[in-house]
Amino acid sequence: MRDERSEEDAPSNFIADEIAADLEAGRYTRPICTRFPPEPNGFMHIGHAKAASVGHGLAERFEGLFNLRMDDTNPSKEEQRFVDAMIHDLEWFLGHGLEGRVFHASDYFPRLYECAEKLIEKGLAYVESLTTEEIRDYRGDFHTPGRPSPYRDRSVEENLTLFREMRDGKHEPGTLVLRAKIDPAASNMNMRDPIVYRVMHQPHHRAGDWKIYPLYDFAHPLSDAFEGVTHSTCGKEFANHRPLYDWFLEALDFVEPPRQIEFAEISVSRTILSKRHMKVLVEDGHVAGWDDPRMPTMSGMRRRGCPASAIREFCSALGVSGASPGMVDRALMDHFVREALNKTASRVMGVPRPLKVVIENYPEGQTDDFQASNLPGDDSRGKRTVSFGHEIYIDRSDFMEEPPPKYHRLAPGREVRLRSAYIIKCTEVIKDPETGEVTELRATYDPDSKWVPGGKVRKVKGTIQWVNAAQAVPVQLRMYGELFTAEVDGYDGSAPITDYLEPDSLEVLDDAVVEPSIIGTEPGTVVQFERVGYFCVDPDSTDERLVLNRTVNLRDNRFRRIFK
RNA sequence: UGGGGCGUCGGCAAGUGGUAAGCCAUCGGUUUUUGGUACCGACAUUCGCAGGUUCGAAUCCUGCCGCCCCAGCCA
Repeated sequence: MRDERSEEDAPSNFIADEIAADLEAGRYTRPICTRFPPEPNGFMHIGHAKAASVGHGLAERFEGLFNLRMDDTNPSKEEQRFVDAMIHDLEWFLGHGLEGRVFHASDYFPRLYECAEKLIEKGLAYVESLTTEEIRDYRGDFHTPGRPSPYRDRSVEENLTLFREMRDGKHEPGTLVLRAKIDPAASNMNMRDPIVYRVMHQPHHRAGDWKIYPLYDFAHPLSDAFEGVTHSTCGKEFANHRPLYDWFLEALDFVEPPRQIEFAEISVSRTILSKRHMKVLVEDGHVAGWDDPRMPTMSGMRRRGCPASAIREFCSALGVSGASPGMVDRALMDHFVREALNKTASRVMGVPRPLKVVIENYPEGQTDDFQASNLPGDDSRGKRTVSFGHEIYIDRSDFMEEPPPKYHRLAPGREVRLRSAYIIKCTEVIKDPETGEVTELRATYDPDSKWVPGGKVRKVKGTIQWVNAAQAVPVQLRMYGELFTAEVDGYDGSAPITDYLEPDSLEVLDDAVVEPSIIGTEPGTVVQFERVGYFCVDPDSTDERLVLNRTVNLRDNRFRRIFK
């Protein structure tokens, strides 16, 4: 249902226009089919999500098919665990299963091999005996046209024999390679007789013991064609590869060949989207793992409590454009996270940095129960009981000994409302005689200020949250911040990564307390600490020690503005 | 200085000859037991720059300028 609505609301984009035109022209007699083709060499992250969102959105819009295809043609970089994680994370992101539409380029190795032989038979490919250095030299550069290889005109028979020997492991890696015979002097470097197959004596995590492996430029268009893909979307960096993509499809006589259409990839400020650099963060121990809540991976964001729907909304809000890669502000992502969580997260009172308050005129041992709504405005979420007592905790930030103007929380002699309960007035400040630090407050409560829903009660300017000291549940709060300093947008690898890491990106609060209703909350659940932010119960939590990850703070611009 | 691609508000991004949508951010205000939410309002006389065509251009033409990608047996 939700999908239907977003489909109708989906803004048009230039790729959709292209597809519509192809449909109009009757270019394809098969259904529209798009795909998301990650290489399983790391974990799925925001960049992947955008790419998947584009392909998936298009398929949905045209009532077509959407494939996940592992682009696993280089066994030296890929692992099964990445494959498994990628499938799991994509399904989580999409919010539904892939229903059997999971493919692997490696499953096509036999067909791909057949195609290579066919290319040789047509005189469109040859076995190269030059070394890597020699190939590079013959290829020329931007200003120098390449020269044809001396092995370019081998006979079909010789090429076939050599290629089969490569397949059979009779040649060492680096000695022989299969090349497409296109144009050694082409202005597009990709067309200067690109390499199609390389010798690699390395087993494949899925396909077994191959001795040769195809390269992306060859495997990709053919895999698309094998699967019936009609529109193959990819990043702009592949625009130079499109002529090659089309060349292979034509050389091998595919009818109704798929089309490659490029769009702008995005990056997000103050984070990192390159798997290579993320790997450094993980391996050098700067983060706890690929699922560290600071990581922009699906698993990291999930652990931090970002709902998949928020990431989906974020991706679709980015739109699809042909403009050059842009930098998206983290604030946009945070907006969608808040928007989603605001409607779903139960409100709970939690105190990150407790300060004890003794209510002098409230008898010790006595309690007062209040019914507090779990989600104001949504009665279906029910109510919970919070009980007031002689000693409570408030957050240190909700008290100021010398309050600046417009500060309307607690201060000596001032009043605040304890949410859902009474109004209290601060009567005394107790400090550590040596450090001068405020250690405790004394206060009185106003018995007539009891909160009753819908009732007419006295108003004070500030309302703060609190926890009854007798029932306070100790928890650990992990406050995750940005991974990178504000000065950099992403990381280009030109300097040590530590130069850009935000040193205070993780703050652990061990003394935080929460009201008892938190007990029994499932890991993954996100709650809102009123006036603070959203917190997600970490999978590492135990009943003895609840661990909560901060998902995102509440919007607090007005407060920041007033107090600089 | 070869080839390919791109330039619309601080950030995304609509618009494709008829007189600059929307979202985020920002700034005001209303409501409110969260300085939250919700709601209201402000926010590009101008579309990289300069010419030209036209009654009329961000949209067409010409010339500049700027940014990105390509010389892996990576994807």
